[in-house]
Amino acid sequence: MRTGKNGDVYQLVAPAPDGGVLLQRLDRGGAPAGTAQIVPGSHFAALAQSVEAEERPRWVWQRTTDWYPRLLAAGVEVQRCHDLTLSAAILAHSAFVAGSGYTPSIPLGSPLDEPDSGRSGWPGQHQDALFEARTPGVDADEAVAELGAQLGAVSGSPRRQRLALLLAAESAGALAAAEMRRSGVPWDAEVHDALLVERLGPRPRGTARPALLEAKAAELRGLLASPHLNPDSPQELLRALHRAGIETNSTRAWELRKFTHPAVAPLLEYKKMARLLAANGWSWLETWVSEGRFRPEYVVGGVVTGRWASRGGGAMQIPAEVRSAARALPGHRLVVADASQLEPRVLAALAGDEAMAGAARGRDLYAGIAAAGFGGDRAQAKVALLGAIYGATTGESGRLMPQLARLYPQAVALVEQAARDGERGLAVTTHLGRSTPPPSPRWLASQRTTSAQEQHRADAIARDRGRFTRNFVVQGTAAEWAECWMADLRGRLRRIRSRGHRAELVYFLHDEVVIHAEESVAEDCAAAVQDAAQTAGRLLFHHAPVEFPLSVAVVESYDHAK
DNA sequence: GGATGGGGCGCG
DNA sequence: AAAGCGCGCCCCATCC
Repeated sequence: MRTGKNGDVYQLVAPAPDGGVLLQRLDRGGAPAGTAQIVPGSHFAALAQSVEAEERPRWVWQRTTDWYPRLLAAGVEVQRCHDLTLSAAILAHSAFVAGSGYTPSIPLGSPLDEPDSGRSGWPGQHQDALFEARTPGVDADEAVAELGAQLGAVSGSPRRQRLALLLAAESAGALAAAEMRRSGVPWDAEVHDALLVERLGPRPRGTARPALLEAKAAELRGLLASPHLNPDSPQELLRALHRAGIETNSTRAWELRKFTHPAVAPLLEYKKMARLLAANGWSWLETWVSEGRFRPEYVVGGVVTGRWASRGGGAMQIPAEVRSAARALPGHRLVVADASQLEPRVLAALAGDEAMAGAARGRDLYAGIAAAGFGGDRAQAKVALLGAIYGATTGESGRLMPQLARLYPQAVALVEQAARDGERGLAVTTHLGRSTPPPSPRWLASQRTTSAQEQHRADAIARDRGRFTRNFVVQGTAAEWAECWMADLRGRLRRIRSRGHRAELVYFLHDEVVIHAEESVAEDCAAAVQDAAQTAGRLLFHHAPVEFPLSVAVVESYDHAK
C-alpha cells in the first residue's frame, strides 16, 4: 500500500476561523514543516484531492467523522489517516505505553456523540457549505501537540510495532466505516415488502397489527382462554400462561420450549412475527432504506473490546429472515466472506499453542479438536472451547473444561490467567495493545466489604469481571485481526477500482465482510479477500503456524451465502 | 410528557 | 441443545 518515500508525511486538517480549513504539512515526527495554509471551505476538497494524488499523505484530524464524510461527498477518497481521537482512546489505557507519561490532551468523547450523527449529516447538495458551519474542534496547535505526544508514546513503547499497527488499522477502519456508510448495502425494498406481506399479511394502516399477526394473537387468546390478552405485554402474558398451567418463570422462547402445552407453538410463532414487524418491518424499511440502499452508521471503537458498534437500523443484527432483500444490482455480485471460527484460532495464535494450531490446520477447527480429544464429537469440542472463551463454569461446558485443559494447556492457561487478572482488578491487553478500562465503581466498591453476605456478592462481582477480561483478550484480538483484514482488503479493492471496475466494501460484521462488485471482477474480489486474510494473519502473528481460513461466496443475494 | 430500566431477541 | 462474552433496539412498565 505504501507509495513511495513520501508515504510517511502527515497532512494536518483542522478547523480555521470563519469556516475555513487549515492545512499544515508535518514531517514524519509530527513537527510542522513549512507554513500553514488556510483555505476557504469551498476550496478544501479540490485541494485535498490534489494533495492526495501527489503526496499520498497520512491525513491527521481530530476525528475522521468530522471530515471524511464531507470529503467523500465531494468525491475525494483518501488512502490513509491518523485519527487522533480513536488513537487517544487506545493509548489512554494501553498497558503498552504505561509509564510513558502520555495523557490525552483532546477530549476522548463518547463514540456515541458524534457531530455527524443522523442522516442529515449527509450533504451533497450544497458543495460550498460542506466545510462550513461545523462544530468547532481543537485547533491546529493542539492537534499538532497531541499528534506529537501520541507518536512519542508509540515510539517509546516496548511494543511500538504492534501499537503502530493498531493505530493504523483503527484509523483505516474509520475511513472504511465512512465509505461503507456512503455506499450502503444494496437493498431491494420490493423483495423486503413481499416477504413481510407473506409472513405478516398486507401492511396495515396506522399502528394496527397486520392480519396474520392479529390472527395469531386471536388464536393464542383462544388457546390460553384469555380473550383480552395483549401478547406484547410480558406481565399479562406470564399471568395468562400461569392460568393455563404453564409454570414458566419468564416468557423467554427457550424457557417456553420446555413445555408441551398447545399454546406454546403459536406463542413462539407470534413472538417471531412480532419481532420481525418491530425490528425489520415496514417502518424500518422507510427509516433506513433509501434509494435502494441500507445505510447504517458504524461506530468504530464503539465496543470496549475494539469491535465496532453501529447506530441506527440495527446494522449488526440483520436477521437471516430478511437477508434475501440484500441483493446485488444487475450485472453485479455480492462477495460475502467470513472468517471461520476466528476467535478460537486467535486464541491458539495468542497462546502459541502448537497443539491447538495443529488441530486448526484443517477447515473445521472444531472437528480437528474433536478428533484430537473428544472422541470425534464435534458438538462437544465446540461447547468446550466456547466455554473456555466465555467463561462457562456450569453445565456441559464446565464439565468439559478439564479435558480441554489437558489437550491444550497453553490456550486454556491464557484465558484462565486473563480471568484471574480481571477478578483482581488488573487490566488485560489484546495482542496489539488495547487494554481494558479500569474496574468499574461497582467492582471497586465490592472490594470494601466486611460481612460474609457482602463477601458472597463481592465474589460474584469479581467473577463477572473475570469473565469479561477472559473474553476481552480473545474478542479484542479477533477484532484487531478483522480490522487489519478489512484495511488491507480496502487497498486491494481500490486497485481493482483503478482498473475501471466497480468494487466496494458495503458491509462489515465482526468477522465478515460483504463486497458489492461488477460480475466481471467478482472472482478478483474473492481472491483479494483471501489475500487480505493472509496479510492480516502475518501482520498480527508473523509466522505463527495458525491458519485463518475464510468461507467466501459469490452470490446475488446475501441469504445465498453459506 | 420524557427518561430509564428490564425483558426479550436479533447478530457475532 | 444451552449458559457463558460483546453489542442495538424493540416494547412495556415505571418513575419523575
